[in-house]
Amino acid sequence: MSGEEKSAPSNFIRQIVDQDLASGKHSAIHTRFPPEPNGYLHIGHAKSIVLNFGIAEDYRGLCNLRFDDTNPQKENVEYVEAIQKDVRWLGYDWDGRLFFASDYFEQLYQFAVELIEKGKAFVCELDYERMRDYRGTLKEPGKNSPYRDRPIAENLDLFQRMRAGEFPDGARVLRARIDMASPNINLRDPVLYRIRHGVVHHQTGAAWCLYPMYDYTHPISDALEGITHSLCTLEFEDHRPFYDWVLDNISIGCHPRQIEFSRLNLEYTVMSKRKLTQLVSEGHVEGWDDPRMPTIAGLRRRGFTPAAIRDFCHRIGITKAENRVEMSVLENCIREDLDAQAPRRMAVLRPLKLVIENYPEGRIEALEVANHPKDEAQGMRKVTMGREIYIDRADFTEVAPNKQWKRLVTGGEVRLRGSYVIRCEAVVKDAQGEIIELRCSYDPATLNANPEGRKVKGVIHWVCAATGVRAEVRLYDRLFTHPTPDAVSGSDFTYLINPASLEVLTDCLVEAALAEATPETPFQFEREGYFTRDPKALGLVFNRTVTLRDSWAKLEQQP
RNA sequence: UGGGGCGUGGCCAAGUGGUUAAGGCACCGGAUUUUGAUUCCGGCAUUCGUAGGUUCGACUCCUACCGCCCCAGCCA
Repeated sequence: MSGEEKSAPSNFIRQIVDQDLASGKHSAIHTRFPPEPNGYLHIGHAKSIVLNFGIAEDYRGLCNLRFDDTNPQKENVEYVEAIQKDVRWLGYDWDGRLFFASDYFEQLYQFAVELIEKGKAFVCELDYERMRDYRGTLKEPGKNSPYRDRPIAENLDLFQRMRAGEFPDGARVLRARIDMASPNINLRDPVLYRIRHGVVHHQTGAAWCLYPMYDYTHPISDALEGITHSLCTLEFEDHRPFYDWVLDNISIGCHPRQIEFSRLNLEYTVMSKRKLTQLVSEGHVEGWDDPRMPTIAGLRRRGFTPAAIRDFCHRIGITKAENRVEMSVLENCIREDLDAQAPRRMAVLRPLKLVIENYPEGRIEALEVANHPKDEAQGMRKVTMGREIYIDRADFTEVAPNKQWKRLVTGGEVRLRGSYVIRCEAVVKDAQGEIIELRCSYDPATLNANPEGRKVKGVIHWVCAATGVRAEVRLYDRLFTHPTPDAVSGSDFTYLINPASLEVLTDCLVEAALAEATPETPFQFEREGYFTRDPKALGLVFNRTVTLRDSWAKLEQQP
């Protein structure tokens, strides 16, 4: 791999952990990663995973994986399984501490009974509309529900009958009894339980028709698991008073501290689960693991490594500031990792036939070429050379466009990577005037040696016609044409999808050594970028993970 | 004057009263190079949203103002 993994930089949450350890508030740290199984994990989740599991790792603490499965209407097992797979792939292990909020349904119910007994919760019969009206607005206080002062015994009876299934969906709800005039809307008697008949929960089946709300479930789940630091994103900051209220009003001997940090936003992609789901369901992409998706599964299929993703999560930091990270940061992470480890190979994406006229007919040479320019341990491989080879169309032009051009040109010389120096003697065109073949000569004295009396600047890659293998190559570009597609409200953001986000090249020619490539093994196709074999396609198909940095492309833009 | 947050270079982000205001990405030079890659050197905020104030000294403390984000699901 790419050597030692850099340690995670500190951040304000780690500083709080340091203080809690130093003050003796805690002697051990326990975090948790709590996804809702209603979609695949994305790079934003990776930020949270690396934070939570990373802290546990560095402080020799524990991190649980817990599914926040309180809304059976949106959740399913496919996601439960995919999420576990992705967390493992990222390099983390919950050591058997896999939990579901639904594991706690009975306890949650009993705590609700306790709240009722203490006069801290009541059964409300207001319908959706009226409940909204009673809630007030951001600037005006709400009004007490007419059911708010129901006798405890009646609440107890009603709540038990809600569980027993005596009421239809929406007819009754259990609410906390806090303060309808609170300036914090989350404290205006929030709903604790709602009724949902006829849905089969992926974990509890049909055992319940009563489901707890996230705000009520989360603090209790955390406390039950002995979590010390409950890390979540900024939008839950307003909910923290309620998180604390729940734990302060039930008999539970643990009170985790909730700390909020900002979500990750990445340029040219979307991160909201709703939008990602829409991309999949409407067929804008091939699926959750489409290599253009910012999902863990997509990045994996694209050829990203867990180490690069972890590195990225470290580089972007943890703060409370809104942010929108540039793609180049992610790209730099994967390039850095792959440059160090990926064996080099040659692949011609847009083939142009080239015949070396003074090269003996029928002769095939096996040349030894280094697998890596700096890592000798990667050894050498055999690459065959013959009279007919293919080079990339972009590496030849009849007349050099400028003095900086260092590829092949009519009458000019260029080095074939790991092979000889050749000179273009003539160009063959078809009836339409399109170049279909190059006639060249080679200098036999230039194998592993520089030519005498002249210097050849350019080096291009090539593939032997006799042994090269056909392959399909998929080139990916950013999924959106706009840096902040998330800023577009509603569901019409799809018009910002980049029509050129996927380019499929079906006539590529790759060196023979690539025929047995396996998925998730990275290769650098010299002068092109990093590629890995697609795990789903039937034939020999490669996905481009990322291009090489290309300072020539920048020069070309200029006059 | 509803409540809760945030504002350090193009993008992230250190900094927690005494420093020349870290680092990464990006960008701009230049060297090396059988990948226009990598690597290597060098450059890149007299200034920390703005304006005042406290202090011998402020990005760090105080005040006011400005800007941006979140909250009125029986979603999470």
